[in-house]
Formats: sequence, structure tokens, C-alpha cells
Amino acid sequence: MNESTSPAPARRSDATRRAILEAARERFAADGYERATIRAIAHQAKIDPSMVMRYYGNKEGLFAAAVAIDLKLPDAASLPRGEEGRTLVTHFLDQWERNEVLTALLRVGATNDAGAERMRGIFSDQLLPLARRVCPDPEQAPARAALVSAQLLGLALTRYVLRFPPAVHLHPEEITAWLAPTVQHYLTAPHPGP
Amino acid sequence: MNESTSPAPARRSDATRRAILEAARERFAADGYERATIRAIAHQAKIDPSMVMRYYGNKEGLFAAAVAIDLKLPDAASLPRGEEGRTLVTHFLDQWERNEVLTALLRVGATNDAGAERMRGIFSDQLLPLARRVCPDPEQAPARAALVSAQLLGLALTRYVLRFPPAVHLHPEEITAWLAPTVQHYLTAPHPGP
DNA sequence: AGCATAGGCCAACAAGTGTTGACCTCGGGG
DNA sequence: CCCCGAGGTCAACACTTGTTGGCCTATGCT
Repeated sequence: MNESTSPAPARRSDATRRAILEAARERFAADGYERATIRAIAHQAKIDPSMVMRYYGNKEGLFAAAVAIDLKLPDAASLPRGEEGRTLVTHFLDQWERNEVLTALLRVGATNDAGAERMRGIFSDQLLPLARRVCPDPEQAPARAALVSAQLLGLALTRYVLRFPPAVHLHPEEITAWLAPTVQHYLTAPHPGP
Repeated sequence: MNESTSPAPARRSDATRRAILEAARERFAADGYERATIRAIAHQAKIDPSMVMRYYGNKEGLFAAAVAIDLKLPDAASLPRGEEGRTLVTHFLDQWERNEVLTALLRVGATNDAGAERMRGIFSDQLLPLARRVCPDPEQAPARAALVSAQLLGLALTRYVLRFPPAVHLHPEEITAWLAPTVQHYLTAPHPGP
């Protein structure tokens, strides 16, 4: 619908490609890397397993294509001062509820090194720069970003992967009310000292 | 060395059984459930794969035996009032650094439902009761315990599973200095309200 | 000493995996 | 109209997995 801006030649098989990617995300998110077999993905996409190979080369390539996504973190400069924690938490929750790519990434990252590497990349490409701009001493940025990611990924883990019942039943507003001050603290509070 | 108190008949194969369990924990912790093959475990334990089946029935049984462990959380009554957060964090860090069972459990829990169920059991059997005794309104205990587990497991995830470099390089004392107030807050602070 | 038995190894099975290549089948441009 | 290539299916490959049963070995009891 927008041929001029996108360099893609708009092949006739685009619908199938999308179906494969969608099924792949769902299976990876539900089963992890090993148990999400190409046959199961192909079955769910209602096509033949060999099509997956034709379009994505091999399973690694399929996974890479399925989790190629941008977090679109808000720019650090545009954040209201003092509200960085709240903004981050709501943004994360929103992304996580909307699409299952992040759940797939987290589940795969726990057992597959390519997945873990992808998570490390997201961390250092997107969260770290933000921390560098927000937190007082840039030298402390990596540690502070690590603390923030531990808090946020910990919530995702217990809520979307391990499915602890109380974590699942928490309302998004309640999560924000609890986590936002913590994240804000990790980003901007003075170092507590050992 | 203590035959009277232990009901185990002290079989001659106990050394082998221990070797299998040790290798199993190491492989599960490093590779997760699927990629930790019985053959790999047997090879590391320097015995035949069929011995694993003989002693533990099947792979599920081996996993169950390998992760049958008690967190040994300190009793809520014995905690110094106001220091529950610090005690919990140091205790968790200590357990996690000491043996790899917890890493195995976390890694497997991300993809295997038996593993996730085991984690949910530990949560509700060990952390929840503690929260019920420590936090002001017992009705809020599940939510508060969930927040605490999100913070603690998030740290374990980024440090021992995903291995974010800044999380790996954090010193235990620094982790405690940052996390103890957070955990204490989640346990005892008044509800922030949505 | 003799032997039952627990400890251990070897080879094989059936099932499921990623991956490949040969083969159909249309749809649109010459 | 024909045909050619992209889209799609089928069957098979080589390999790995969990699991099994038969066989050997040596330990400890009588």
C-alpha cells in the first residue's frame, strides 16, 4: 500500500511470509526454541515445512526474522524530568501486552544463546543509552540500567513466562504504582554505597 | 556415615547416583531441559545412558530428582524487624552463588511446564507464607510476594541466565545495597494505590 | 568355593528433528 | 496462445532423541 517508501518489491508470497512469521512468534513464545518445531509452525501457518526453509533459510534465520523488532523506547530527552520511571514502566507493560515477540524473546533467551545475545543487544542498544542520559553519573549508567532491566524483566518473567498467579492477576495500574518509583530510584537516586 | 537416622539402605551405587545428579544439574543449568540430553549427562557423569533410566525411570524423574531442594528461607519470626528485605536478598544471593540448582530451575522453568510448576510451588510454599507474616495486610500478601519474586528472579535472570555484563559484574554487596530497600518496601510499605 | 544379585555396558528400536531436492500448478507477460 | 518462473506439495535423507532388553562382571553372603 506504500510502494514508494518501502524498497520491498511486494512479492505475491507476502501473505504466506507473514503467516509464517506470525505462527513462528506464537510457537516460540509458547514453547521456546527447541520445542517450537518447524513442522508445528508450518502446520499452524497452514503451509508446508519446506516453505519455511525456502523463505528463511533455516531455523535460526526464521527466529532472527521473527524477533527482529524495535522496542521504540521514548527518547531520553523527551521524558518529563522525574517521570522517567513511570514512563518506562508503562511503555514496557504496553509493549509486552500488545505483542508476543517479547515473550518469545525472553523464553528463547533462557535456553538459546542467539536469543540471549539478542536480549543483550536490546539492553545495550536501547536501555543503556537512555540510562546514560538520565542518571547523574554516566559511569554508573551500566549498573543502573542493569538494575532497571532486572526489575522489568523480572516482572515479565513471573507474569508472562512462569505465570505466578498473583503476578498474572496484578492490574497494570497497580504494577506501575509499585514499580515506577523503584525504577526511578534505580535511575536517579544517589548510590547507596556498599 | 549416619545409618541410624537416614532410612536409606546405603546402596553400593550411591556414588554413581550422586555423579548422575551432579552432572544433570550442571547440564540442566547450562542448557535447559531439551538440550540437556540424557546422553550428554551420562557422558559427563562417565557412565552409560541406560544407568540414568535404571536409577531415575525417565528424564522427567531425573529432572525432578535433580531439582528437589529446599530454599531454607529463614523463618519469618526470626527476622529482625525492618531487616527482612536485607536478609532475604543476601540469603537469595548466597543460595544462588552456592549451587547451580536454582539456575537450572530458572532456565528449565522458562520452557518446560514441569519446571515452571516447580517454581510456582517454591513461590507459594516458601515466599508466600513469609510475606503473609511480614506484610501489614495479609490479604495483600500474594501481590507483595509476587513483587518481591519479580525483583529477585529478575536479578537472577539478568545475572545468571541472560548474563547481561553489567549485571554479572555487580558486587554482591552492591546488589544488596540496591535491592534490600526495594524488597523491604514491597513487603511492608503502605499500598501506593493505583 | 559357589552362586544369586546388583551394577554396569552395548546395541538397537521407534519416533521426531532440521533440511533437501524432485516434482506439480497456476498466473501473467511475450 | 504458449511458456516460464514463482508458489507450493510430497517424500525422503541423515541424524538425534528417549528408552529398552540382553548380556557381561564382580561383589558379598552362605
